[in-house]
Amino acid sequence: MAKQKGAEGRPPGMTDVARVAGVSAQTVSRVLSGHPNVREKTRATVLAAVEQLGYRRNNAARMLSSGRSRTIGVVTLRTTFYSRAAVTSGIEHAAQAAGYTVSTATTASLDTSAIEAALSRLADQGVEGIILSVPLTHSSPRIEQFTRAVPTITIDGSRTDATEVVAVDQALAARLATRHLLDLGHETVWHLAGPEEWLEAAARRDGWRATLEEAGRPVPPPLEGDWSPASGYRGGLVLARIPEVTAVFVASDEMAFGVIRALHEQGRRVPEDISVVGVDDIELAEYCSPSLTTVAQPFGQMGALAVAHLLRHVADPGALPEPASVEPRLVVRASTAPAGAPAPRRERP
Amino acid sequence: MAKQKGAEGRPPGMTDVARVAGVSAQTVSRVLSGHPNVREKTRATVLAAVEQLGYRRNNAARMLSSGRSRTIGVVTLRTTFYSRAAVTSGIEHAAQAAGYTVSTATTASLDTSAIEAALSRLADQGVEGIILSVPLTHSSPRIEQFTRAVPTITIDGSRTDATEVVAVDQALAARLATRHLLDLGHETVWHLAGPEEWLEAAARRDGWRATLEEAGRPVPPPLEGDWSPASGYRGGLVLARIPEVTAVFVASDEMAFGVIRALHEQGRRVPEDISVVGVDDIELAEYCSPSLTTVAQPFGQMGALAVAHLLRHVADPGALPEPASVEPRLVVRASTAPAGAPAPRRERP
DNA sequence: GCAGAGGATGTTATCGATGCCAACAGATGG
DNA sequence: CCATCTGTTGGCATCGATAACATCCTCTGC
Repeated sequence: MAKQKGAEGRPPGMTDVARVAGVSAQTVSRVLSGHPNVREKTRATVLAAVEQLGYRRNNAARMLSSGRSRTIGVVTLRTTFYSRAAVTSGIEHAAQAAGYTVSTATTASLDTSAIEAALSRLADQGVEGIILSVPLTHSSPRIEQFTRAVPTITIDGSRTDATEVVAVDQALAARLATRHLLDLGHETVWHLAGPEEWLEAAARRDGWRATLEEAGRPVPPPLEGDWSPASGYRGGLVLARIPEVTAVFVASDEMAFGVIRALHEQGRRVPEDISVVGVDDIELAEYCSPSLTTVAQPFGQMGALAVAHLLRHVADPGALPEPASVEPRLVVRASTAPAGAPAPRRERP
Repeated sequence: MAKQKGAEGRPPGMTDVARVAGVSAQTVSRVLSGHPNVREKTRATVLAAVEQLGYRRNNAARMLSSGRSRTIGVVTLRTTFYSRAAVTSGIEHAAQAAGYTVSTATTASLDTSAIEAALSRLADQGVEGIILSVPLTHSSPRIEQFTRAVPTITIDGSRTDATEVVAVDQALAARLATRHLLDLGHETVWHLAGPEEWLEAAARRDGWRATLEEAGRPVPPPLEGDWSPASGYRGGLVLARIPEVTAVFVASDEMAFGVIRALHEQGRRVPEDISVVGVDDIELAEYCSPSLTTVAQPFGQMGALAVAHLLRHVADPGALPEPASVEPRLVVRASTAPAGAPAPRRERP
């Protein structure tokens, strides 16, 4: 047993409350669970006793006895990306509102084994549902085993047999960005993509390519970054050296900052010489020079939606997984301009 | 009882493993807890049975029985600031490495009552320790009650009787920034502070003021923002209108981006006309134009340190709280320049 | 060869709350 | 006035694992 029985410091239990209130422990349980069949007066007495003793129900015991943990687990990659923070915030908010606790398991890499380990940790916690907020290109038997045992929602757009998906329509995001640039009169649009193993990166690249093809434009070879500003910078240096580049669709705002920086350094002006569009609409997008045209993603909403779907699925495991998606939105700022626009003099001569 | 007893779908229990292995449940427990006094052969038999049945220990039961949850709780503000993400990452990493699970309780505001609610949720979870990663200017009896009951580490630099503190030396951060600007020959340094209720904001302001006073320089009235780039922008508009401003110390990189943006728009060049220093060293600091001189904060290290201290405190509740602090580091980039430097022509005339 | 130390294992009581069922009270109705 | 029903409440077993204690067994050392 955990604590010495006689010790006075031991926190009060339900029986203690029952004794003080002059009822049985069972009745205390009923009051605390909001069971309807309890006389009003009894309820008041019990609540008074609870208050007096500063009693709190022991979660471990409830969980053991009832089999419910009221906890959902979240698997994320251990990064400081804006998107991760925003999605997580949304999840936490929605979960708390629904009376659920959030337990986090982060992984340092996207290795199948790392994800398995994270899932394993959550399974040990007895979570009722899992939100898998990492790209999952290669599933594995062990992963499937977990997702079959515990209701799971995937956020990145990947999917498994036993998994429901909530995702932003990334192809649409790419389409909006590319379309915008073409509409400005650019002959074609170059692309700095995210890492291949991220499904959202792949979806954006596909959307970009499809838009160009539909418009009958040449499709330049896409570059690839790793989401970091540094990789954007490297990509920017490459792009700066290609004279015919006049428009770039960058797969994330953070990389876009790096691209713009590199272009600046190489003497290519944004947006006069080259237009740049990002994705995410991070808070800083509006406050850099030039402010960044980008495709806003409803991260918070996505987190909330994931939780809503997950809890519905938890409540009714038989329900058919029904994919949901939320729409991105183009935010036009100052990093894009019509093709071949006369270069305005911005600084003092 | 939670699950129907006879059902075959019920996950295997320790007794099931014991039966298969031909030992008692207690022995299984000992094997799984790494108890030394178990014959090697028995251990192997048990592990084989565990493997065969796909057995996992029930955390709720362990917790109830042993009184330990191996979970720590983190209270944070629900924001998407870089600092929050970075600290949280550090905490999660360290906690996982130590075999602990992290349970998150976020609050939307800094109200005492909101924080109390968050703590209450964590207490219900039975966490063994709490990391309070929100500024806590006004404590409250209820808060003190929680922090007395559960080992708690505060990260923001605030402190309570029963609370240990891990913090970056913010006064030093401010000193480094201010000193740097003075060393560049600036007559004095203006300051855009963070919200007053954040202790780190207050510490930075104090450090800035002290440095100026020690140097015998005039202390301009500090402006105040809310950490957002937008508030930085507003502050920047004000500063741009004051001719004698040549150096500004901004309390966060995110605000600094806004400040620089505003100065640009008003035709004040950075760093030729005005030097700007931020705090945090967010990833983007290096990739904007001009790249931002800033004071780097070891966020990840801080999270890890907090966990280390917390676990030490959990292991030995009698140990005296011993404040720890980690040092910030100045990172000089391109947003600062000597005072009165001849303005170089950067753009084509 | 035997006593004693100590390692290996089993037994039992519990941790704190909940589910099911029985008991009991007051209300309704014939 | 008794039978039935609905609303309240208590009793008991139980969830799955661990702590403490009790055993049993196996080596030493004399």
